[in-house]
Amino acid sequence: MPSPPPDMRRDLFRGSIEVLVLSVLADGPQHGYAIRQQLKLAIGQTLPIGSLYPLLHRLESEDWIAANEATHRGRSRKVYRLTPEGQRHLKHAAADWQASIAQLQSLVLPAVRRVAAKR
Amino acid sequence: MPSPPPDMRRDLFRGSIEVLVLSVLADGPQHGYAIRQQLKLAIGQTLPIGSLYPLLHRLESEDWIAANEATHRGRSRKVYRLTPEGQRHLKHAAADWQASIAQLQSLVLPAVRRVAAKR
DNA sequence: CTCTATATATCGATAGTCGATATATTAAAG
DNA sequence: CTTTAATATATCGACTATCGATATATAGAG
Repeated sequence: MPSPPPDMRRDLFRGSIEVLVLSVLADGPQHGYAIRQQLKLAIGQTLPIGSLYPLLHRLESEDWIAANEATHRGRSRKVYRLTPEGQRHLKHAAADWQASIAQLQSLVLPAVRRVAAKR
Repeated sequence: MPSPPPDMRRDLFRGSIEVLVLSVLADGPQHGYAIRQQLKLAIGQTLPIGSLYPLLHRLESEDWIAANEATHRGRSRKVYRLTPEGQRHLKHAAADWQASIAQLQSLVLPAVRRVAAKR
C-alpha cells in the first residue's frame, strides 16, 4: 500500500463528536441509540456503535450528562440529559471548536480565493 | 484507563491536512520542511514529521503537487508547487471541506444559542 | 566537541477505533 | 412457525493508522 486512505469528513466528524452529542442533548433528553439516529439524520455521518457507548460513559463520568434508567417495550434504556455543568461545558467546548475551525478557515479560504482569481 | 483521551483540535487538523498543505502551496512553492513551519505559524498546530513526507508523496502521486529538486547550503530540497490539477482539486476539496464544516455547525450553533438563551 | 536547526526519509511500536458479537424483545416478512 | 430486521446497551480485542525515533548530512552557535 502506497499511502493510507484519508477520510476528511470522518476526521472532522471525529473531532466534533463530543460537541455534537452535547448539542443533540441540548435539544432535549435522548437515549444513546436515538442520539446516533439524530446525528445520522442531521449530519449524515454515523457515529460507530463501538464508539457511541464508551463516549456516553465518558461524558457521564465528566458529569456533563446524566442518565435516567427507563424501560421501553421490554428493552432497557438510559435516557441522557445535559447537566448544568454539561451546559457550561458545551458553551466553552463549542467556542473552542468554533475558534479552531475559524483558524483553519483563515488559511484555507484566502488560498482558495487566490487560486480561483487566477486565469 | 477508563476512556481514550480526546483531542478535538488534533482531529480537526487531521481532517484538514490535505487542504491545508495545498492552501500553503497556493501561496507559492515551498519545500516540505517550510510547509510544516508555515502551518505551525499560521495554525499553531505541528504537522508531525512522520506524517509530513508520506503526505507529500501521496499528493505528488495524485499529481496535485510537483517537485523541483534543489540544493540549499549543501542540503537537498524538494520544492513543491501546486499543479493545475492541484489547483482544481484544491477548489473542490476546499468546497467539500467547507460544506462538511457548515453541516456540523448547523447542528452545533443553534444548540449553543439554545443553551445560552436559557436561565 | 556538542547541540540545535535544517531537510528528507522510513519503519514499526503503540495507541485508538470500531466491527463483531452477545443479549433480548417486538413486528413484519416469508 | 421461522427468519429477518429493528431496537438498545455493552464490551473487547483485531486491526490499522499515526508518528516518534532513528538515520543521514551540513552549518553555525556556544
